[in-house]
Formats: sequence, C-alpha cells, structure tokens
Amino acid sequence: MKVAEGKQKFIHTWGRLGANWGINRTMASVHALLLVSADAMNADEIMAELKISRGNANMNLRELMNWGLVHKEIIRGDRKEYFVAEKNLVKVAKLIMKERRKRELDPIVKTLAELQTIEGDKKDKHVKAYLETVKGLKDLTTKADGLIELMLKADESRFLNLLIKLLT
Amino acid sequence: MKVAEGKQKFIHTWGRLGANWGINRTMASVHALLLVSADAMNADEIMAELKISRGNANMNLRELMNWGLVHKEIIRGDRKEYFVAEKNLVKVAKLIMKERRKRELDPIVKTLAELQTIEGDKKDKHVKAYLETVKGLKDLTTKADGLIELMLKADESRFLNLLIKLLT
DNA sequence: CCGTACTTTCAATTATTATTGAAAATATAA
DNA sequence: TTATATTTTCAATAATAATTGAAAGTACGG
Repeated sequence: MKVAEGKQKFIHTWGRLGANWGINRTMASVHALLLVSADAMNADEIMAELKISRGNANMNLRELMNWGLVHKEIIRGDRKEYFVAEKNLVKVAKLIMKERRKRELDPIVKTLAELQTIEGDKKDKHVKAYLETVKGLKDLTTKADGLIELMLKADESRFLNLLIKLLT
Repeated sequence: MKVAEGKQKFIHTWGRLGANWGINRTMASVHALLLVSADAMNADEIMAELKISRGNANMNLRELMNWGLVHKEIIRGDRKEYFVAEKNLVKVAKLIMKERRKRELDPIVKTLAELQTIEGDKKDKHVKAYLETVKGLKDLTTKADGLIELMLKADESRFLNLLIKLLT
C-alpha cells in the first residue's frame, strides 16, 4: 500500500469510529487528516483534501479546538491560519475522556441523584424495582467516573504496569 | 417526585445517554422502561407507554435481544410475548462492552495492522508522521482492549478493590 | 387443518442532523 | 484609513436515520 492510500483509509476509519462515539463524522475526519499530516495545514488545504465546504471546515476545526485536540499555528508572513493536531495519542485519549466526562457523565450522576428522591411505599414492588435500577446505575456511573479519574491521573507506565500485573 | 414521574425522567435520561453512545434513542428508551418495570411487558404495553408504533417496538426489542440485554418470557395461557430486561447493571455494562468491542474495536485493530504495512522511505517526514500516528493508535486500542478484557474477566469485588487501592 | 391473535417486515414517510455557500464580519498590510 | 485577504455565521438545502403502518408471515388453540 502507498502512503497516500493509507492516509485515505486512516481518515475513513477514524471517521467511522468517531461516528459510533457521538462525534460528528467530518470532525473525526479533519482530526484524522491532521493526525497523519507532518505539517500544519490551512483551511484551503483541508477543504481540498476532504472535499468539504469552507463553512464545514471552519465549524469542525473550531469544535476540535474546543476539545483541545487541535490548535492554531501562526506562520509569519502568511495571513492564513494553520492548524495542528496534538500527536501524542495518550494525551488525545485523555482529552477525549475529559471532555466526554464533563459533557455526559457529570450531568447524569446529578440527574440520578435526583431520581432517587421519590415519595412512595418502598415496600411496593414497582417502587422497589425503580429504586434498585436507579441506585444500580448510580453506583455504576460513580464507579466509571472513578475509573476515568484514575486513567486521567495515572501516568502511562504505572497504568501499563497495572494492566500487565492484572492480566497475568 | 412521584414514581411515575421518576420513571418518565429515567427513560428520558437513559435515552439521551444511549444516543451519545451510538445506540438508537428508542432502543435505549425501551431498555430503560424494562429496567424500571417490576414485571415483564408485552409489545402493546410498551407501545402505549412510549407512544411508539408496533414496528418500531418490534425492531428495537429484537435489537435489545441481539445485545443480550432483554429476553422473551412466555406466560402460559397468553399468546402474547412478554419481555424482561437483565436487571443486574454490572452484567448489563459487561454485555454492552462485549458487544461494542466485537462490533467496533476488533475491526479497528485489524484495519490498523493493515495500515502499518506501507511501502515508502521511512526517513521521509510524511511517512514518519503517518506511521507514528498509526502505531500510536494501534498501541492505544490494544491497551483499551486489554482494559476491557480485564473488566470483563475481573469479578466485581476484585475490580472495586483495585480501584480503591489506586485511588488512595 | 382452520380461524384468529399476534409478530415481523419493509416501502413510504417523517424527523433529525450535517453541509453548503454566499453575505457579513474581521484582520492585515500598506 | 482603505483595499483586500481571510474567517465566521447561518438560513437554505441535502443527506441520513428513525418511524410508521399496513400487508405478509407465523403459530396457537380448537
């Protein structure tokens, strides 16, 4: 396989991956393109490479910057803005985890706590089924939150060592 | 808050959660409804409760069964089919992880291995950037796969102990 | 076997989400 | 400041995904 073909496939694969994870397909493609590019790229280059409109490129680049996955780079004597992706994929994974935790997990933990405060006969099987499910899910999200916290804090080698230890 | 209201909100919350995770909103709602219901429900009851069509209910129930999250229950002397959700949320989380690993992670690991086999000068910075990203992502997915494996294998208490140990 | 109650399928429709492109806003260099 | 290059916005449009509902398919009890 040639490099150009590999890049194409990589962009496609990452795009599909993103779509399964609540990330817009184009945003994931732009990210993939910048990840496999040696140099910073400007909007026109990205538009040409991915065959997308200026508005689309702009919007998705902004969103990638909001996630902290991409940043602007100024090149002296060039009016255009250039974009670079964070290439350390461990950092990338952590940024994504952090963002999703903030956007999704935190609000859910809060909602579940509210949902536990209902009036009604705790002996009634319907009330019981409800409360057990809500409690179970709250416990689970709390645990997931702890795991994410751990992954975000732990440095890579420690985390790897841990994994190895536990898998053997 | 009354139980009925709590149920409504729970179904809504779980539905939104699912949508962020590549699971169709209605499928998540049906799942939520069965999770908080004390008794098995038939198609008509589910349709009425969620205000969805028969076709929609049928399709999403089938998908939930494919995931192993819901199963049919036969009630003697009743021609209707009844549905029950697995209520143990740790089991539920494991089933979801298993299914998503199968559907997404496995194919990606395979693709990334292919993408590493390119022709070209490994000294060239473009080739280098490409290979480093692909390798980085492969390492990451392999690690993620190991973590999932661990979570699926480890019994709950061991996993909890581990977490506690590491968080303190 | 029937007749009937129920389930499944899927083409057509509706709802949702993503994308375009051109106008407005902004920034740069002279 | 002004002329111009570049970026941003957003209403209109296109693409995608979910939903309906009625017809076809199944299976149960007699």
